[in-house]
Amino acid sequence: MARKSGSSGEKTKAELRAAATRLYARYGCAAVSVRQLAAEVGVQAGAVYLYFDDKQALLYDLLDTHLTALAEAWEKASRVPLDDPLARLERFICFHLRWHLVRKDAVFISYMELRNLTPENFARIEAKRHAYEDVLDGILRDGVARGTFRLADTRMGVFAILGQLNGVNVWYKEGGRLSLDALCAVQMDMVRGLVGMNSQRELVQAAQ
Amino acid sequence: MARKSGSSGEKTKAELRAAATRLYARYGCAAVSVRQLAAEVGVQAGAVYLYFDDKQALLYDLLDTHLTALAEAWEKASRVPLDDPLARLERFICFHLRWHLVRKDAVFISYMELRNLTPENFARIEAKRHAYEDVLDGILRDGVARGTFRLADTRMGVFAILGQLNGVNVWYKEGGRLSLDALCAVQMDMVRGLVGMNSQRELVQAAQ
DNA sequence: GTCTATAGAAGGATAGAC
DNA sequence: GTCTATCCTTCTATAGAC
Repeated sequence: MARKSGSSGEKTKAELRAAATRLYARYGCAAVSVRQLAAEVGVQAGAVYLYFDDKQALLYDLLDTHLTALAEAWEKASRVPLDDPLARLERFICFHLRWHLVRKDAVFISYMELRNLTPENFARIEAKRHAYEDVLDGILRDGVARGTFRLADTRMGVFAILGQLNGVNVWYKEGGRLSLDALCAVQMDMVRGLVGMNSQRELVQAAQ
Repeated sequence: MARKSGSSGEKTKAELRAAATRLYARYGCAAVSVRQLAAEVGVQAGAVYLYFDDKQALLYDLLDTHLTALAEAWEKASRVPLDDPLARLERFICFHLRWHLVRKDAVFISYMELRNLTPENFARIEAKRHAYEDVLDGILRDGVARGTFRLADTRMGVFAILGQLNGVNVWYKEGGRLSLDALCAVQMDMVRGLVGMNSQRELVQAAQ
């Protein structure tokens, strides 16, 4: 465990990350100046360059940190082996919703600022995203192979489900009438239908 | 019918719209300078201000034009009355996919650049978008009321379906292995399940 | 580690000639 | 309707003091 000096280097860096995430999500990377970012944290513009080589490096850092944390979190959440495809799917859906809903800004950036990455950085980020998509693809393929799911195309299923789930980030307000548990249940209901197995389900009644 | 002078005013304005749509989608509104935009069309920066008061007005024009055209196109596509909820849903899905897939740039902008609108302009655009969402909401409500669809919450259903469909814009390549007809069929299959009525369907086999 | 100061480039928008 | 020229602001990034 590294000793920390009296100075606040790491703290400032973390604050810069947090502020950048917030500001980039709100105004877009290109619209936020280094001055503005620094001011948000209470330092001067020049200080930013102590921690990040340039704006590009900062952006890449944000996205990479985000996707790395996602992979680690899923690793942890999926440690217990499950056999039933539906149970595996449900675990994924609930994990995805809960993890992404408390990181709205980072999620937004990780989709919207892709175009501002250099080609090399873009490729690295896309590889990590694909790895995550492959998790769901694996679950769907397994379910189809075992006859649990009915899907014409699992890759399209992956995009359909992720599109559905990511849409939640736009409208869901934490602390509103709809609890996280109820949200997950309703979303899972729809996904269950989407993968072709809603015939005998009990319909979850949503608040509202 | 207005006579046109020898000059190319309207043509330039249209070209500016098209170029802005392309560039904004590619780099983001904030990252594209007026000079860059003008150069794309082959005029000087100052000329842009003949057609648009400022960058904000141009952005609003793009989004407003887009959503107005969407409303008109749906108006036209839905002129023939349909009774069956599933038929109405299918018409909407196919319309939505086909209309949006050939306007990827405009669609992207109309979501991503919302944050760069003034509050007044944002409210106007959101109202138009809500009106379109309400079309689907109406179809779902009707289907649920008549017992055709099973959905815990139609509003969540709207977002789920639109999330699913909009995701297609990211990966679908026109002219690829998957025809538009096949795409619509597979997407409709999944939506049919999502709204709780996939029990007796025939599974559409996707190319690939 | 943070500051002030600044270099050098680029931005939005306007004025006036043609 | 378009151009050139320009005002003024803001930007990224760096240099050097503390």
